Amino acid sequence: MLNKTEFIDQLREKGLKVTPQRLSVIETLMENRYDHPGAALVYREARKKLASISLSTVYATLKEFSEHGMIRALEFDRIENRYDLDLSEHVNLVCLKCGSISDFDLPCSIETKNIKRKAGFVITDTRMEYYGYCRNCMKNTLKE
Amino acid sequence: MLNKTEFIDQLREKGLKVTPQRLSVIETLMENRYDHPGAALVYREARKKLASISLSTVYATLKEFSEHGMIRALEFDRIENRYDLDLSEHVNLVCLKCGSISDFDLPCSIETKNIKRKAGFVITDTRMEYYGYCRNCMKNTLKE
DNA sequence: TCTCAAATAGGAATCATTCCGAAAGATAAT
DNA sequence: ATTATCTTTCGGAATGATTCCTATTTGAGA
Repeated sequence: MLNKTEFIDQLREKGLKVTPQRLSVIETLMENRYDHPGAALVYREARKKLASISLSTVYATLKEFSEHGMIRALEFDRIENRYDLDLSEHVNLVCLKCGSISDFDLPCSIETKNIKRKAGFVITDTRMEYYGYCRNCMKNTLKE
Repeated sequence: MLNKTEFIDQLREKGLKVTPQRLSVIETLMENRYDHPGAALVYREARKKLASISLSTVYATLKEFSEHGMIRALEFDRIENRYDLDLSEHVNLVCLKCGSISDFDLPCSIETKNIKRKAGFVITDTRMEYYGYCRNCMKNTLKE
């Protein structure tokens, strides 16, 4: 997971300009790194740092970052994208009640080479999500 | 994977009415069972069987079926949903070039119980997708 | 400092999907 | 078979996250 300095270095390496807008988005992402924030939250928080930033810029920035592999976009159906700073192969546990998303490292890393050999499919990216109910929501459900 | 008769039985069991519209969608799904069709294709094909069927009905029907666990909705970002008749736990191989989706059975079924124990997360549904390039597109890319 | 490609702002456009209300139809009971 | 009831369907309008468009601004190298 990149820290702020590494983020900036990556921008320079990739020939992307370091702008106040991008810095405010980076800072917002860092501050919410475990919450998998969406574009609306990033916009709201980034405006506290740079009031003039526009929503389109936030979208463009998040898209730029994920297309350059600096963050990972978690895409859902009719629900806003969420962004994950953890680029390692892991499962995202999506709570159907409260919408929280947490990471879980799979102990058995799936042998992706088998898929190349058996199905002739060359993998460039993976996405694993388990849907259900998080610890908190399970606790609260029992109380009701 | 349900066949047509089982589909109809499931409708009756769940108290859903058996209508010509639903039958035309079921038949279309069966005929395209390995192609993971989207709503637009289902609409186009179902109209060949029942010219009067509306797009909203196709959407409602696909939603109904997936909410009742008869089919599985594969949801993407800004791209139409695709529907999978195979309800077993498997990986969907999504080709980034031609858009095809094929199924792959994971030999090592991930021990989901560990996730309950370690993270307190109760799983109700899983989603695994690997993105990349299918055999055909790899072949064609090499020729170019 | 100058230059110019890249980035930004703001608003319009996109488009798969959902929502709505009225009309039609499936099913069970009579 | 007829009726009653509740679901389903239709068609079009609405939704909403995201993208597109274009004029303007700006970062960063020369």
